[in-house]
Amino acid sequence: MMTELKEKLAENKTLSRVERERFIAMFKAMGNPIRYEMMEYMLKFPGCNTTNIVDHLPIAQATVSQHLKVLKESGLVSGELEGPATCYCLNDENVNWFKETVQKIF
Amino acid sequence: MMTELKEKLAENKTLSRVERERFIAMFKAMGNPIRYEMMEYMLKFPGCNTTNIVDHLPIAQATVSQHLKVLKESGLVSGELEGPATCYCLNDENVNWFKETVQKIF
DNA sequence: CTTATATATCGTAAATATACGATATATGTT
DNA sequence: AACATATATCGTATATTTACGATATATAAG
Repeated sequence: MMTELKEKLAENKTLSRVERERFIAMFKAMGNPIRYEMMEYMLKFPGCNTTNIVDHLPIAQATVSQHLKVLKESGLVSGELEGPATCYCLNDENVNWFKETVQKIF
Repeated sequence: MMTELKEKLAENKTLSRVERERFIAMFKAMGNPIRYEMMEYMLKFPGCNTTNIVDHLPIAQATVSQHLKVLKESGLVSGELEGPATCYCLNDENVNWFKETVQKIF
């Protein structure tokens, strides 16, 4: 019974309104060269902080922070406080959901 | 020898500058609700024309045409002349490249 | 060759995104 | 408590995107 349901869900190509919005927000978040670069950087250096990212990019700290907010809001990235700094990582669960959904939808 | 090379390429997580730009352009193209809807529509109705898409969406023909241009330029969509109309389809080759690249990169 | 149909492009207004400096907030240190 | 460090937010200028009506282009039909 449980397995059947799982299979049904796996085959279902439609997303709920909320899922769809999140899916589109993820595309939008990655559709910017700076944010794409940030994603790559976090993939390479999981747990890096804002300063690391700022040092790696040619843009101001305020702008980095703004882009991080977009990535966080899309769900692709998680930030957790570590003393006065914030450590950033890809949100594996959500990145995997994105990957699975890309395979499922198209 | 050939197999080895293929495996090496399959494992390689880096993209050329051009591939990377195309990858980002595809994210950007799909990161808009109207264009995402268009992609879904073309998936459901391959070979549909601009009029079909215009009738399906709440926006003007000129705007649809503009969005189609973005999708075409990203490579996700192909349009081919059929009389006075243009038939649109997902570009399977490029969509598959996108799907593979998503799996490879993240 | 005129007309009808389908699509693309142009010019432009309005909305949104991007980027920055200045400043606020929040944590750890002395 | 005062200070230093790390990050977020605010206000704002500029760039880009989105959307539209008007118009151009291109094909098929009469």
